[in-house]
Formats: sequence, structure tokens, C-alpha cells
Amino acid sequence: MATRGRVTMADVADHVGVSKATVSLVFRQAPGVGDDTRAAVMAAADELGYRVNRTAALMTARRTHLIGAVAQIRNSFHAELVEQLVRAADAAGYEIVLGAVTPTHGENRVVDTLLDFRCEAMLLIGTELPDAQIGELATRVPTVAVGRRVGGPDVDAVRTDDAQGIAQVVDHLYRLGHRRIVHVSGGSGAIAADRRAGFLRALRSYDLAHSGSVIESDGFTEAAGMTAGHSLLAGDLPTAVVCANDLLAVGALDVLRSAGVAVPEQVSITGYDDSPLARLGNVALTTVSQRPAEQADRAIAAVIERLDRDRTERSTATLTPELVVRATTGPAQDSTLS
Amino acid sequence: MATRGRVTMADVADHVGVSKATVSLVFRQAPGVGDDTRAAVMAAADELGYRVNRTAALMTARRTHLIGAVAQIRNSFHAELVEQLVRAADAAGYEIVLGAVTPTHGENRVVDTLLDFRCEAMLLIGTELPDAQIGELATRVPTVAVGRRVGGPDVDAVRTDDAQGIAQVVDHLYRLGHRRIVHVSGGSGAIAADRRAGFLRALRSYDLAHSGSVIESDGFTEAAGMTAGHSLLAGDLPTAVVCANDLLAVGALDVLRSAGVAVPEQVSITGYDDSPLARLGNVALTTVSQRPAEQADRAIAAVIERLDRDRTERSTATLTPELVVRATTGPAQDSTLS
DNA sequence: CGAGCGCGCTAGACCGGTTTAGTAGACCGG
DNA sequence: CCGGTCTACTAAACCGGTCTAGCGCGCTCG
Repeated sequence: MATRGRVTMADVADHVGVSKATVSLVFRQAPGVGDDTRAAVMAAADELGYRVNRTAALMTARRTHLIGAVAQIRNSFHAELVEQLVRAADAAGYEIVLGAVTPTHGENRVVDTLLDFRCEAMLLIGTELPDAQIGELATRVPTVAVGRRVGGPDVDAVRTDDAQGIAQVVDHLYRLGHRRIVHVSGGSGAIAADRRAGFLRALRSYDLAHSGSVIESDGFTEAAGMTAGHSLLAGDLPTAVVCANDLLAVGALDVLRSAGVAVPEQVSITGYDDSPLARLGNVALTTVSQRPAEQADRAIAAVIERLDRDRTERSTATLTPELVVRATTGPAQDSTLS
Repeated sequence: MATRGRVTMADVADHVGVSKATVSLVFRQAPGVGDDTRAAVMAAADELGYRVNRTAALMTARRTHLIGAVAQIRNSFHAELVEQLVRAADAAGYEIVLGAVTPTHGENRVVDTLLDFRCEAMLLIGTELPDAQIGELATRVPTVAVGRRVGGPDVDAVRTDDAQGIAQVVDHLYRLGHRRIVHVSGGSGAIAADRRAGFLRALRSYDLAHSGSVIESDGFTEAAGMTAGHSLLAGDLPTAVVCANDLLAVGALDVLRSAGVAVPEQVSITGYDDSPLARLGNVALTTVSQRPAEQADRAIAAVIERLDRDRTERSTATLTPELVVRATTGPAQDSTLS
């Protein structure tokens, strides 16, 4: 049944009649072993069912080739990004160790666990940790914040330009004739702040600051979006609602439609992330793509430059997000043009 | 910057003037250390910034208290289950190591990686691996298949009764007057097979076998659901469509609605999993809950019985799934009652 | 008052690899 | 025939913990 006495390197060595060191060399494809010996070792390993013990190997090896990724797997955009990271890391000869942030397991806890696994670098996806903590982490291990602006001299950042993304949305709506535009914000985190600021700036650039407003919500969730939807209904309906992410948009969309508001005829709604959710036919949300594949490539590249090429200066990559127009936006209805 | 010379247990021991062993005892909260010594060690560790090296600890310790979980994080039902597993494992003093199955990282690869991390048990969520492979894995390490029926004497299984869940759906539809019911299957895996069989059996029990049929699809994805939707449109529309999971249902729903088919007025549609997706207001899918919290509790319990209580006989738990009626099912439209 | 016990602590082996320093033998030019 | 270099391989130290056996000491109890 269960192989209690695991097969070890010494077993293989004995079986072939060579030393542990030789077996080690063979398994790391290191040079300096004759072809026949190599073959004999492989054969014996095969026969005995030997597998290198990763844990033991990690102990002495200076390198682990492990990269930690912290993500909220419930968020489908995060899930997609993780898939891309796995792909990109794989291509570079690294492995992603995934830490799932859940209601019961906060980011700090997850980071600690990943450090315990001796990850050589850390990718923080959509993190809401304070800058100071990220900075401190970065002194221990190369750290890349994905999807968010971050301070600190040692922290790399890969993100799309949220302000620009929101500006694209506002521009799109403006061209459709919208003038009274409301932003549903995503709470108090750094990402929400960037998007809110981008929204306000875009409004000003169109001289719409007087006719726009912001609804604060308490997070990037569908529930928060529903609450925001109710606030919208309670007041004077705008012609367009710019939500800070897709989940918020879906929540708001739901409440408005249930209340008999036609979308996009009466009110246009937009999201952010282009998550798989937004792509669903029944949702078909106009949104902004954060280019997960490119972000993943950049993030892995940043890690590798530090790990394998001794880069020490900070690196930041800001990609241009991409507006994805779907079915929740349309021409403003007899807008009260100024 | 980076602390090259990591602080080790010996450093802490020297600093306090005790032995390595004592420091080890303190950090494992083991008994046999005086309160003052304990405090002194903690203080020194704190001062030096010491953290136990998990990798080293894993090497000798017979126990790792790690449980591997293999999941497709893109599937929001899986993501939810993982969250529950993390919670349940935490409560039992274990930690979940999450392996993400992605298009580029198959289940086998993920399992190998998790074994390398010396997980003491393995949870396979919605696995599509062949029974033989699962059985072989189970001889190495306690294994629980979550959400699927599985053979093999050593493999524990926690699942909901898919046949019964589908039967509940069919019953619900029957009471609404539906007679011509089509099943959209989820491919060739074990889970899809169970649901298909359950559907056919339910039809027979209502003597509807002649008026029902099955559309085969190539997986549990939205894309497959869309393909199925097109097949439906190409033929004689049934009054109800029972999909093998929520993603399929959402895909089919999308295609049908785009084609002008009213749901649920003209055709009722159901899913399976009660994933967060199904709960979205705009989707509001009638579906079947697989009780993720309970399944997680049982799965962890099964693991713990093997690990901590030496159970060796196989254990299977089959929970009763729960029909969740939402907005995609309604009375059959002037059904062609026999 | 001495044997017996439990507590607090320690020395040193050990886990399963990697790595370093070094050896034995083949080969080669002079 | 000798010194030198290269190749194939090995012994032993080492990584940073855990664990076992055991030791000294103060207490209790007959």
C-alpha cells in the first residue's frame, strides 16, 4: 500500500553502485557523468520508483525557481491573470505558487505562507495592502504589484493606466451624447482611488464636473454594486453610470433593470476589467480590458530581470488599457444638453 | 537590502544562550519549556527578525499539515469550494496548498507539483482524471475526490448525488408542465456521465423517454453551451433545457435569448452548481446547489480521519443536492401534453 | 534520608538532498 | 618515462530544522 519508506537518492546510488553525488548530478542534468552511468542511474531510479524530494532539494539549493502569486480567486479577472502568469512563468522556467486570499485568509497571512515556501519573488495581484507593507516585503524578496500604482523604491509595478481607461470610457460616453455621468467607486483602496481620480479628471476635461458625481461604495463586489444601484434609483437618474469594476457594474445593472430601467436605452452602464463575467452574452458589459496576457508577461519579465539579471532599479510598466464596447452603452436619451 | 545571511535557529539560540532544540520547542509551542525561557526566545527571535524556515522544517518532520487541492480556478464553483476548503482546513489546523489547473497546466502536472511540496493528502476537485490514476495516487497519499463518483478501494469521495439533483430539476420542470425536455451534456468525463444518466433515468420515471433527448457537448464551458444553443435553434425547440452545469446554461441562454427566444416564457433553462455566476441578478439561473460548505467540511473530515485517526477503509459521503429555483424556469407554454 | 519522579533543558544524530574538495585513471606531449 | 591536464566519480561537510536519549535538579514520599 502506502510506500512508507520513501525511496531515497542513497537507495538509487546503492542499487547502481555509485555515490549519492553522482545520482544528484544525473538528476540535475549536470555535466561530468558518463553516458553509461547516466543511463544506469536513470534505469535504477525508474525501477525503484524514485522521485527527487523537492523539499530536501530546496533546502540547500540557492535557487527554488518558485514565484508566489497572491490573488483573490473569487474574482474572475484575477483567476484569468493567474492562468496567464502560470503560462508565462512556465515558459521562463519558473513555477507559480498560488496563494488564495479569502474572507478567512487575509493577504498578510497568504504572503507569509508563500514566503515560507521560499518563493524567490512575489506577485501581488490587485493588492490592497498599504504601500509601507508592500515596501517592506520588497526588501525581503523582489515584489511586483500587478494592476495597481504603488510607491516605494524597491517595488516593481505592472499595471494598465486606470485613469486613461476611465477616460476612454468617459470619452466613449461623451461621444454618445452623455452629459450627466455618475461614477460608482470601489471603496478606499489604491485602485479605486486611481479610477475615481481618473473619472473626475476626465469630467473636467469635458467641462462636465458640475453634472457628474461619485457614489462611494464599500468594495469591488456585486453586493456593493446593488447598493449603489439603489442609491441611483433614489435620486435623479443620470444617463450614464461608470462603475469601478465589472462586479459593481453587474450589481448595479441588475438593480436598475429589475426596477424597470432600460439599459442602455435609458441609462448606459460600464464596468472595468473585461472579466469573463463581462463577456457573458447576457451581461455583454461595455468595459475596459486590462490586457491580462501582456500584464502577466511583463510581471514575469520584471521578476526575471531581478532574479537572473541583477536589475536593482525599480521598473514600472504602464500599459494602455483597451475599451471594449458591448451592449450596455448606447446613445444618450434626449439628453439635457447644455 | 536583502538579508543574504538568513537568521537561523542557531543564531537565536546563541543570542539567548540556550540550545537549538529549545528554540525549536518554543516555536512549535511544544510543552517542556519554562515560561521565562519561552519569553526570552520569543523576544530574541523578534529582535533578530527570525522566522522558521518551513522548507527545513518539512524535511525532518514526519508531518507537514499540508493538504493539496487541485482545482480549475476559472470555474467559479471551484473557486468557491476552495474558499470553503481553506476555511475548513484552517479550523482543523491544516493548510491548503492550491494547485491551479489551467489550459497549459494539466491535472497530472499539478498533482506532481503538490506531491513535491509534500502534501499529506490530496483533494481533487471535479477531477477528470481516469479512475486508475486516481487509484494510484491514493496508494501514495490519502485522496479525496470532491464532486464526483470514483472507483478504487483507497479513494474517498465526497459529492452530492448528481442523479438526484438532476431528478429534482426534472421533477420541478415536470410539475411546471414540461414534457419535451432536452439535456445538454458536459462531455465525456465521469461527472457529465452521472448527470446524463440521472437525466435519462428521471425521464423514464416520468415516462418521458420518448420526448426527451440529449445534446452532447465537448465540455463544461460557456462556449460549449453556445454551440448547444445553436443546435437547439436548428431543430424543434423543446420547452425545457437541462444543462449539465451553469456555464453551459449561461452559454445556451445567451444564444437562445439573442435569437429572440423568451426565457422562461418560451423555453425554461436550468444549470447545475449554483455557482456565483448563477446568482447574478441578470442571470438568475434556476440551478442545483452542491452545498460547497458542507462538501468542504466532509472532505477535510475525511482527510483528518485518515491522517489523525488511522482510518483505512474507504469513506464516501453523498450529500443531497438542493434545487434553487430562480428566474429561468416557468410554466410550460401551451405544452403539447400527451 | 535515600529512592523515585517529573520538569526543563541539551548534545548530537538525522532528514535527503547539494556542493566542495579531492582522487584515480586515461591521455598526451616531450 | 615523467609531469601535467582532463574526465568521471566520490567522501564528507553542509543546509536548517526535528527528534531521541539522557542528564541534573528539586520535590515528594515511604
